[in-house]
Amino acid sequence: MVRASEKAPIETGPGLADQTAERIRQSLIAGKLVPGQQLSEASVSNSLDVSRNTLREAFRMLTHEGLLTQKPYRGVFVVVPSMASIVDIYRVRRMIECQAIGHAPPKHPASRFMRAAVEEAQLKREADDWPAVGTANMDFHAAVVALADSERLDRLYANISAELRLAFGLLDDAEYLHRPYVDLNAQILALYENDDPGAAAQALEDYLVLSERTVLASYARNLA
Amino acid sequence: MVRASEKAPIETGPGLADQTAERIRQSLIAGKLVPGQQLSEASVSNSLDVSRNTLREAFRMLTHEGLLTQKPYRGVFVVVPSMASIVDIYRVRRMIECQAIGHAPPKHPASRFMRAAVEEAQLKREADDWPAVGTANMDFHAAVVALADSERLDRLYANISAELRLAFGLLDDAEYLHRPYVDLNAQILALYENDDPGAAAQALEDYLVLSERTVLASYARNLA
DNA sequence: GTGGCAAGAGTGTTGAACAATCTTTTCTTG
DNA sequence: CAAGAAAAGATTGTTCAACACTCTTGCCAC
Repeated sequence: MVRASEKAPIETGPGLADQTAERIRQSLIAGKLVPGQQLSEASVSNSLDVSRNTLREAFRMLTHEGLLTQKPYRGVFVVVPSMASIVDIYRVRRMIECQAIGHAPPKHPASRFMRAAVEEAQLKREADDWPAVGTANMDFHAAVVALADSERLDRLYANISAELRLAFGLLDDAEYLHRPYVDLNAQILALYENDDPGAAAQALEDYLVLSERTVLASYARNLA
Repeated sequence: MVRASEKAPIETGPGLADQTAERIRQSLIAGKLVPGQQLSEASVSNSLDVSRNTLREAFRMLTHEGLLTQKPYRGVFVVVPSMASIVDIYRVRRMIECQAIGHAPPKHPASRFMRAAVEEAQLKREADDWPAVGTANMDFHAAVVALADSERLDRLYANISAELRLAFGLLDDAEYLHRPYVDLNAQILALYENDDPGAAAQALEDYLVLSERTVLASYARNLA
């Protein structure tokens, strides 16, 4: 399997602090850590078997990525995605993704990752594995961003998508959230491969507007 | 004086690690630390009078911002801006700034910061204080990004502009680098205030293309 | 001259200790 | 009994010293 996210690793140091950050990151997007939950330095350093200093370095990284917040002398907490942040994230996505695909040259190397992500999503859809479908969908969009050939945009998008996964974790009914977008992604890819980047950009914009509306509605409903 | 950058602080914790990071950041953009230079933990922690652990947290933050690089078991070094990174940065700037001003509603609050930055630049120009002119010019563009009303884009831009200042620090002849853009910024602001965001976006695009070419040429020349 | 080996220097990580701050409990006082 | 102040407890912030691990340097044998 080829994952588009391989093209944009967040930070790949072999150090223990980096590994620790990665483990916490995975726990976050897997939903094992609930938004709003406090992460006490003592207990986490115990359970992950690293020293407090190392753990604090990991916390610092994740805070910088927007996954944790740090209240002075109070502790670190898992970020609670707000409606404002969701709106902000989608604004950034529309700006970056649409420009990326709209200005991309034909047959860009990253399109290979787009295709791989679409096929992966279709595969997982048949297996009814909706979290995996969500992952594949996000890989697709990471590949779209990669069309811009910008290391910095790739990094930004990696952060944003991790934050968005946090929000998705709050919502149940993963099928409802991810199923419609498998085919939409396939259509967008087809438009791009047909050398019509303008139409692809427009379709992507519609996609994102729709997705934002769905997520916001689901968010408002789940808060009740 | 009103600085646009006040709207997008990078990270403002009252902790000692944050302060330390800020001090190093200032030294970096002031050119006191040369790109490529190694920052030994022992000597820096001594000269800044903080412990190694605290310093390492600061290093971690700055590494994440792209100002330092960390080679395992070798140490941390001031990033050396490459041509590739300059090209990347300008690509991101064109994408974000032009969209921000092109889609901004009239009389956006951030335009106040744009005007303040332009006036500041004109003032410093008469005083022949070219580094200050450069700062004001960057504040102008930070204000342009603020037109998009996106906290995340503001943060990204803060990082990018710090990195760009690193590159500027490598180049001499600050007047040549900054003088032409004072009036160009004023023109762009005028176009926006005249309710012609499309023309403003186009002018900004031309500006950025010109600026990129100048910086790259100066960079290539200074490398000889 | 080349290969490997030992010493040195620097980072990576740990644990304990203490200071600073917030929270909770308890005690005083009206 | 209620309200506020003082004290105790818990958690984070910071420092220090020590050691493990890795890279570099220079020496020595061959």
